[in-house]
Amino acid sequence: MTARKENSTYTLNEKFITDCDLTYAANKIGGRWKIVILDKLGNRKLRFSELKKEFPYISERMLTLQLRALEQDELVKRTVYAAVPPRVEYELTPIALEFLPIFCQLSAWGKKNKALKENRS
Amino acid sequence: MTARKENSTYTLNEKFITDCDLTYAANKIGGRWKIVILDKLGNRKLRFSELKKEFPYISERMLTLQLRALEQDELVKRTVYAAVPPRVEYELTPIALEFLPIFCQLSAWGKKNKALKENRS
DNA sequence: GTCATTACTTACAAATTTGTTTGTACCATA
DNA sequence: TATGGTACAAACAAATTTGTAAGTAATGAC
Repeated sequence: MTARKENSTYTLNEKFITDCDLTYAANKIGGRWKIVILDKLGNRKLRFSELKKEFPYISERMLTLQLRALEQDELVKRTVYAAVPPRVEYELTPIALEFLPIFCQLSAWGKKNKALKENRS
Repeated sequence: MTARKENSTYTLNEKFITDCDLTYAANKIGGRWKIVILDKLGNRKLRFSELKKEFPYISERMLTLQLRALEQDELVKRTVYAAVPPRVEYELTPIALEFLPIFCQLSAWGKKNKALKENRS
């Protein structure tokens, strides 16, 4: 996400991992914010400031970085309206939409297993 | 995974994020290695050294750390056999098994979208 | 007694990710 | 003319993740 790397074990491992379809996909939604951003954007367009409001403590920098990365990966589409106060809207691309059912299942898993843990404590 | 944190924005964000079922689940399989380890373990028990062989450049330290974390989260079960050269086997727990169909879908997404990208370049 | 094997652990270092702060460009309105 | 809102960018700093190198314990083979 930042930029320069080399030919270290770190990079070799990264290559190995993104060769695999499973981890290739996992990497697209990895990191702290991407998956929640995609989820929020699930059914509607949102402006930068609207997205920011969804996450109380996210820094603008983080939000920008994540959105840029998602745009790069063609998971979100960014539309700029040349309006008086700037207005930018973000929405999911078709390939990102295909993630939504997977998110549902993940979410269901999370719900179920969080409940399990709580019942034991 | 290391240990000490505080009450920083970093931590607040983390709490916010693990409150959500979706990201709670995502965090269980986050990081570079967890998802591949779970996938490898999908249908069979594997010893430490067998797992290591699956990932050419993983360090023993990383493998241990990931396995410990997965054990902590009750996604893998660790069995030690008191044998002459130590023998330890890892296998998925029932709740981890429920991840496997999700992995399939992620993998399918990855395959499809990797192909899409390649056809354009 | 020395070596090899397995599954680690420890101390250390490098790389990456995440967050903080400050600042910018653009008009419109008071 | 000063101020305010939006969507960022840049420089810097903190936190976490990942990797390197070396060592440990038990035991049987040589």
